[in-house]
Amino acid sequence: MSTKHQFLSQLNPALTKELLADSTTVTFEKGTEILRQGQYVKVVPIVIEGTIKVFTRQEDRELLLYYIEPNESCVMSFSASLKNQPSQVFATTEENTTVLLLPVSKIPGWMKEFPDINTLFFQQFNTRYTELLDTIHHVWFDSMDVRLYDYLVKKSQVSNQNPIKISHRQIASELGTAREVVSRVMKKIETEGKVVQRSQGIEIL
Amino acid sequence: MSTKHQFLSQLNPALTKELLADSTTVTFEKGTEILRQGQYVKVVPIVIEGTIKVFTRQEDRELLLYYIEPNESCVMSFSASLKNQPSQVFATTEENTTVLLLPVSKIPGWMKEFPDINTLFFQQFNTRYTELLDTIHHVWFDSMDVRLYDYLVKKSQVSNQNPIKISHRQIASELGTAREVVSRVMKKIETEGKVVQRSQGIEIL
DNA sequence: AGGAAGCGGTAACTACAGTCACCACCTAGA
DNA sequence: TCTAGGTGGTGACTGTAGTTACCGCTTCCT
Repeated sequence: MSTKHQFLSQLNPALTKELLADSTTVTFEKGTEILRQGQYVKVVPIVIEGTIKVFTRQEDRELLLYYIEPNESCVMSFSASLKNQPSQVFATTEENTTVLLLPVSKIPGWMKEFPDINTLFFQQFNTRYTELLDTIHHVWFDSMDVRLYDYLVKKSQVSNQNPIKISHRQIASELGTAREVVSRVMKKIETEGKVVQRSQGIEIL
Repeated sequence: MSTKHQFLSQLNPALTKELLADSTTVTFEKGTEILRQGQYVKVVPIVIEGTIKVFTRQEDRELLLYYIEPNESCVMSFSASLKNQPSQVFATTEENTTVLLLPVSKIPGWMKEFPDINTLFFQQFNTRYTELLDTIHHVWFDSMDVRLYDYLVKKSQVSNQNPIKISHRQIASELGTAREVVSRVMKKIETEGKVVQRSQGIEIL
């Protein structure tokens, strides 16, 4: 599969071979919960195809943190495992998703043998940090209409569809608000000519 | 200085020697701005003594992200420099602060020669990620009175003083709110018996 | 055909926090 | 001594978003 090599080609071929030898490739169905808050992690997933949604929860209120797209890794699971900390977040698959699972136990060895992998991991860390920071900015500085619109644009990109097929309830959950609020704000940005709601879904203009 | 070794003792002595040889130790006065949003970074600071405050800003509104305390490093500057990205955040010294500045250019070499440093860096990344996540939780799930109280407790710990000497204006700035709101909420938690405001400062009970 | 479950829309209300205007107080400097 | 600038306190108002309580519509199952 070419997408696989897109990611691994950045690495030493010897390492690539080892990675593939010691890892397992798994495909999860859309909507599968692959990581629960408080769970201990023993693998580092790398998304080959599909999308993983990472979010946090507090007393029924959820908040979408970021998506992990193909060729990206959920490095936080690695760092959490370093200190044997439980996961702080949840993760589910947005669509049918194929991931390469690297066993955490093998990683320190690879890090010593193939220093390249460190740079890759650091870059992944940086990506996650940046995205968390973006989330803070959205949550703290932006009003609901801006957040909703940006969310829809992002969602459209990630899922690669323009009339987006999604319920208000689902949107509300990911933005950490109530369905009625989404209804209200959606009408607002609709009258502003930014989106249209049709039976096929929500279309961004 | 023993605090210096507290941090470096985790490392290979040969690496320690190299680190100290190629780095510079600098002391900043309280309130010095050491990193500006949009600035490009060429050093990775490790705090030896004192505290660095990291925060973000958007159109006059600030938001405290976290503190970097002794023996911690601002690894984000490293990852930012990896991709030659500008800094996304601001950093100032909370008190007179001594830092060890590692030149970014030397780090890839050290990473190859002394793999230990990678683990250390990963742990630092994990710390930052976790703290950003905490910040999100505070901002998104908690009301002002909870945020204010938690802020004061944290501030007291970090600055190691109990009647905390700080103005409402300063608190408002770090919590990203208005002075009047701090005044109001401070009165509230004062009547709840959680804190007392005296001329010496704010005391946590 | 009937009913349950899910969907989106809406009005009325509440609560929280940001804003405005103004207050009294202290103290550092001219 | 007087004043300017900083401090904290307060009441009245506003705006945003969360809550409650409905509505009608569609879809799907029996």
